[in-house]
Amino acid sequence: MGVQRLTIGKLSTLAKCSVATIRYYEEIGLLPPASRESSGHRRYDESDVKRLAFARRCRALGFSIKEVRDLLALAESPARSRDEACALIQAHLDSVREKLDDLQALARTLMRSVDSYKAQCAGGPAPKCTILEDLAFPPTD
Amino acid sequence: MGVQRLTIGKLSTLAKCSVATIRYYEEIGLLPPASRESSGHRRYDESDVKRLAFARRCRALGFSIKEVRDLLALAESPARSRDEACALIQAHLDSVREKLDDLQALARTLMRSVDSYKAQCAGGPAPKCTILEDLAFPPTD
DNA sequence: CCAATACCTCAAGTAACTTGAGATCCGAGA
DNA sequence: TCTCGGATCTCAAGTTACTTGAGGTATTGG
Repeated sequence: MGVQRLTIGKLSTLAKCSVATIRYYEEIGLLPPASRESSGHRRYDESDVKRLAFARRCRALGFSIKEVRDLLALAESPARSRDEACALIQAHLDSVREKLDDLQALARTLMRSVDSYKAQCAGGPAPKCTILEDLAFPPTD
Repeated sequence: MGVQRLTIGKLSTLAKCSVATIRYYEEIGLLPPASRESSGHRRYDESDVKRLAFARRCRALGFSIKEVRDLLALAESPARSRDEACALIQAHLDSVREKLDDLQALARTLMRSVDSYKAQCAGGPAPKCTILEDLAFPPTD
């Protein structure tokens, strides 16, 4: 049931990743060297799809290549040193939470400024735009 | 009461931005050319702190330099074309919300995998680590 | 069989900075 | 006043994570 002999193009569409990026990831060792057809064309399988999809998802969420490397190693290591593994994931989780909080704060600030624009539209002239001040030093709420 | 004659070092600490980055932002026109002392040293004031703090905050949250440029222009433009301004901010807000949702999903996934590690620790041997599968193709909940 | 794709390698370009070299300037202490 | 350590200057090159392009081979549908 495993799809065998995927071309790089198929892998590309399955993992939502450009062909160039796949080759790049192989070059830097994030993906293992692909096996080749006699022609020299790369060949992939299901496990490559998973590994690559995982890497792309992490990257899209702001993890560095090095962090992805660590997470991949962790995910594929035999289950020894669980505490260490747990700690690593927990650290990533913390950094995710931080970003999340900051983004939420920005969302609030942006919504406030949109509301303020609309209020100005409705109310009349309204002289000054304070979005820069608001965003640079957001009122801590 | 405005602090005048800030050195680049002072600005750097006030806006939490490296000195090199300040000079870089001037070079690419994200900050206006600083006025200079006779010695050639740059001089700044309060408004520069605001502008830079704003830019850094946006960058930290994943906005591109071009987007920051747009936001800055928007913030500093006279209040005409409010609808357009509103739309621009709203678009940014949407992209922020998207990232936020994705990060939240990742946080959930990571927490689940941490829990699963802990359960394995407590319960006994437990053969396989499924974090890679989980993260690559998260169960949509 | 042949043209349109898909694939190959290698080199160079991009974004957003950071780091380093080598020189000048400024301020506090002797 | 002299001095010396730190702050500043410019310019060049390095870094990360890719993307784009040139020039050439392989595969495949009509």
